[in-house]
Amino acid sequence: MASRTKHPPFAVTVDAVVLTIRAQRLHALVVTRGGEPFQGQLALPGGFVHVDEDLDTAARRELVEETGISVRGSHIEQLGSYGRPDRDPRMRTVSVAYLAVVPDLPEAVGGDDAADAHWHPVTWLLARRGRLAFDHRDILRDGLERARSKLEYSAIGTSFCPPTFTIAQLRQVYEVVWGVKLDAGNFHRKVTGVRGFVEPTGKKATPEVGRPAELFRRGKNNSLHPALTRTSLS
Amino acid sequence: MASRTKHPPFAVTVDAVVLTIRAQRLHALVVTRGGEPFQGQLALPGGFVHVDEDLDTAARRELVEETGISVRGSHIEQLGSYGRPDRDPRMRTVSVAYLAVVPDLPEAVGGDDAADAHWHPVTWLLARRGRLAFDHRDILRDGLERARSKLEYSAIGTSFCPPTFTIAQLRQVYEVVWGVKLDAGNFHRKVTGVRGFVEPTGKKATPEVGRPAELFRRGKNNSLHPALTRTSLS
DNA sequence: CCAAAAGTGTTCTTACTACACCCATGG
DNA sequence: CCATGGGTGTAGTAAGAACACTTTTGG
Repeated sequence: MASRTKHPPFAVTVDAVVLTIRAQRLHALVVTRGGEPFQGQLALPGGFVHVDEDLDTAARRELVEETGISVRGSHIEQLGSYGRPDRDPRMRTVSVAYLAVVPDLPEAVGGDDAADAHWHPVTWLLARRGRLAFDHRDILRDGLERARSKLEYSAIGTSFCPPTFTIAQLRQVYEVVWGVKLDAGNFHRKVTGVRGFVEPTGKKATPEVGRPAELFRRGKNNSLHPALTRTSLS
Repeated sequence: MASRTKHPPFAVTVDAVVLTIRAQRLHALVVTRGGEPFQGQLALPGGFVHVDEDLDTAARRELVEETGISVRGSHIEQLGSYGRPDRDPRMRTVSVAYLAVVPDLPEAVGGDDAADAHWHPVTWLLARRGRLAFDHRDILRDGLERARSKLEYSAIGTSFCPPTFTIAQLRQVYEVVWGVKLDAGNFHRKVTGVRGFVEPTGKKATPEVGRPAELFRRGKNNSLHPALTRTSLS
């Protein structure tokens, strides 16, 4: 890092792509903007980083403040930074984007000063330009792609599930996020065969219909070997 | 992104992990810092982003200015952002880090105002704390890990090679970066079998000794299916 | 009994491993 | 001829795909 050049001042923000599965569809969390610019439009939850605050901390704080969602125990990771000079009409801004994955929460959305936060299907949010403020459509697209690819080789899929879950629930995560149908038998064998991916709890789910499924919790391993492949399983 | 909070001013920099292979070892590009802080210490090449400049553009510009290296045609991608509040003693700074991979250049290092830029073995640079300024050791570590994992499923390995190369050269990239020995025969079959990874040129290399190898150039595909796996090959 | 979903068995096929072996060149 | 690395053949094995089949519940 050179120190010879004078440095222009930037604003630094964090924005989060928060994904969950509701009603068999992948949803993302968005807020309605209260002020200019892009007033009234949808945007990813986020805000300015404080002076003495770490980037990760800022992402978690903004999420709680704007949407009431705490990602304690859930998955959160940095997605990338977005700094096109014209991305914010007010000033030069760089946004550090995060990806978070949470279970389907019982509508616990709407935090302290969250005017309103809503879940919307990702496909709908991405459908046309201008639906999201700033470059948030690009960020959402990248977050979706990150989640899709990380399903292959990491245990991120379990973050969509409650603390204990059935293999069928986990399979549905893969089916919804990848948009494919998977063979139930092969999927069961696969995920229970990868060491440290899921651990049996000994308990059983009590379904409306059909044989009760065994309940699992997420395992210690976050990386899957061998990976599940998006192209192969069905 | 909320606009209700006042935003503190940040400095935004770009820093680059530039990797190449020299003398059978993985090397990274570093500069010696001319000014405070960390004067005289080694650092990754980088500098402040200009007011009207895209982040990617800034990374490329700083690389040319500080080291004389142009990544035209080479691989460059964003690695992540580093913004610990105490990472720069002068002011609050966020650095957007990039990973670049270049062929072994004929010592073309040392640009306009590059006091001096040097290649050093990555293992040596990472060996102990304090060898690199700021949090550049963390960034270098992350860049190395990114390169290692991307060898598996992307064609990034060809970026270490000149425009045309033999399969043995490409194999050496994998061996050096992963720190393993690979079976020459299986590797050859594998990489020539993945569609769009490498394309034959019809020409032959003229080695000191042994049978001349066919020369290839990189193919169109940047993603490898099926992937090479770090654990399997050998 | 039937319906429905969970989970297992079985066969086919693909792709990686190990390693033997032949090929093309220089000396 | 030999040495050296380039490249292919081949047999064994691991793992995914497809799909039949059994298990366990509720009604």
